[in-house]
Amino acid sequence: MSEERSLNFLEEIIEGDVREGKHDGRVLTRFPPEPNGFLHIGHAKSICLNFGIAQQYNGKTNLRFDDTNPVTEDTRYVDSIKEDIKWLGFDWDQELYSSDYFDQMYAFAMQLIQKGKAYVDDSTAEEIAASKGTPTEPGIPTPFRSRSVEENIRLFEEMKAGKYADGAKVLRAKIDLASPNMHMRDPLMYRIRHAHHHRTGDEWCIYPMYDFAHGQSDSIERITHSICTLEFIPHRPLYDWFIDELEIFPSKQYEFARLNMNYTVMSKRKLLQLVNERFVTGWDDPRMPTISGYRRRGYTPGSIRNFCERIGIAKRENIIEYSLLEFCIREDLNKSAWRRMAVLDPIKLVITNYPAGKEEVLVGENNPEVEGGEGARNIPFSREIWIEREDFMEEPPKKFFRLGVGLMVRLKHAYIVKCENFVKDENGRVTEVHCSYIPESRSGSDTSGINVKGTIHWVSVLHAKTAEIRLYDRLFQVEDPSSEDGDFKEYINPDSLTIIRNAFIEPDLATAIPGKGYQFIRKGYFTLDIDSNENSLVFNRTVTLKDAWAKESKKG
RNA sequence: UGCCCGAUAGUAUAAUGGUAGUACGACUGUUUUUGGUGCAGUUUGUCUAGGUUCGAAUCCUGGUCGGGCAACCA
Repeated sequence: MSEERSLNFLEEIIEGDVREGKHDGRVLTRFPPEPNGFLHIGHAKSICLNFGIAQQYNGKTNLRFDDTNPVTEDTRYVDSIKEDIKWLGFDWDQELYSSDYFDQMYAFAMQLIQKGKAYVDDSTAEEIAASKGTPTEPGIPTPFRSRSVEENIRLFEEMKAGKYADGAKVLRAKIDLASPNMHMRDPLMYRIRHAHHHRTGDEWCIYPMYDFAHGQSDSIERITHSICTLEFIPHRPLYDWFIDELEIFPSKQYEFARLNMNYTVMSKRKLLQLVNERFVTGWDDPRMPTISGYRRRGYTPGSIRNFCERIGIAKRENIIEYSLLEFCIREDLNKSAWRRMAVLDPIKLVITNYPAGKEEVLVGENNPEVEGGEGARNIPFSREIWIEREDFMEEPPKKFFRLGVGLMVRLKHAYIVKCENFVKDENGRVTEVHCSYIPESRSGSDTSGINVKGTIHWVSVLHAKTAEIRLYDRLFQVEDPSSEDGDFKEYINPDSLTIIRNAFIEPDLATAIPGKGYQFIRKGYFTLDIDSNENSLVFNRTVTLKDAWAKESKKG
């Protein structure tokens, strides 16, 4: 373990705290999602950070659902969040809910009222907003700011008891209406919401706001390092204020820059729109930047953890290039995916000198990246095979190492063939390619002495199975849809999904294993989709292979 | 025009007053029964103007640029 890895700024802080014996060297972080949507790759960054950094310093991490807004939250989301975290490979110490602390928070609020540090305000939302002033002008007190402690206690009790309608009253902290930090201008602590909560049911009709719930939950759990994203920086003085006034365990908040990635959007609000307005089939659509979307698409947990490791942690705003994520999944799948052959856009190749009716069984290793190949599978071969249409050209350009009249290629795991001729239909479309094969060139026992530049994949016509193949491309046409003019949805890529109904696959793929990655040789990495059943197979393309020829041929 | 945060190759991220490095991308070459992989190499950078110092990406001051903050959301 001589590997020298430089520390990010949070690791430096925590390492410093541990070294100085702060909290007796104890490290406890938390991952605090609101259960109002599915987790996305940005959450994965936070998960890897919170769980990873705790592991590094022999600490633990709580999973805490920040469920203080009953109208947006649902147990359905709770379940998906837990599944996603487990799938990523992390275990939480305790599964907790902010709503578990509603009694305690209520008591905290009462404490502040008794100290004269909180008051019930009957103003409307608009009145409160107006009275807060602007960043350059101080706010002015509402008439309710000077209520007595006794009256505040009575009113807050009545709020809890359900005596008032939604919006009739709020509880506010009494801090500083002239603060240059807008968050300190008497922020709301509680609002009235006669709504059913997914855990507490109808027990409560007042709910704490984020600012009054989060830090208090951290403190109750004795969280040592409460890590959140940059936009909460202005909240930190308030976070500290509540803890100071309540004289409770001093959790500390630290902030890092959230993940942004090009050609996608990363806000739950926008992702929810894509789902609700049917631009995608659901939260787990393989085009979505959600963890469940990547899982369905064929990404592995390791590739996502590795990605999160590589992007680093800092406070600078960033937009990560999608190509880095692609690199991470290719790196992983190259080592683990089993090789198979599938023809997506078929054209028939007839081997004119191969006896009709003859069949051979060829052998192909599963994984050339591993010694021994992780075993092998049988591949039937016969006189007629499917090849990729793009692997034949009537008038091949220079450096085209595939088929054209007079050109030779190797059929992967099989023989070298030479193109003799081709057949066109009345529309001029090529329908068949005719080749002769070289019997002594069989893979593994090639005595022909011929070297060819190209090797192509194929599937025996007689033995081919069919499958639906879904090809995914980036969801948006522009790098940063949110920063463009107009609605971000105007920039959705109309070709983000291409469905191939009847691709030909080699017979072994009929028993493809769900969750396993396969490399369709020369075409990319694929995985079985959950839409598959006994009668029909559906594969998702996880990512293409790098394609040097595509670049070369573009040059003209 | 208030307060806060930030600024290092195309994109990220190191260098903690002492040689500006790494990864991805791009581009070359090489290997290859995948135009994949592997291997070797090339390319491009400290926002700006001052100051402190023997020495500044790093510390200080001013500016510029980017982002956040005035939800009964989190």
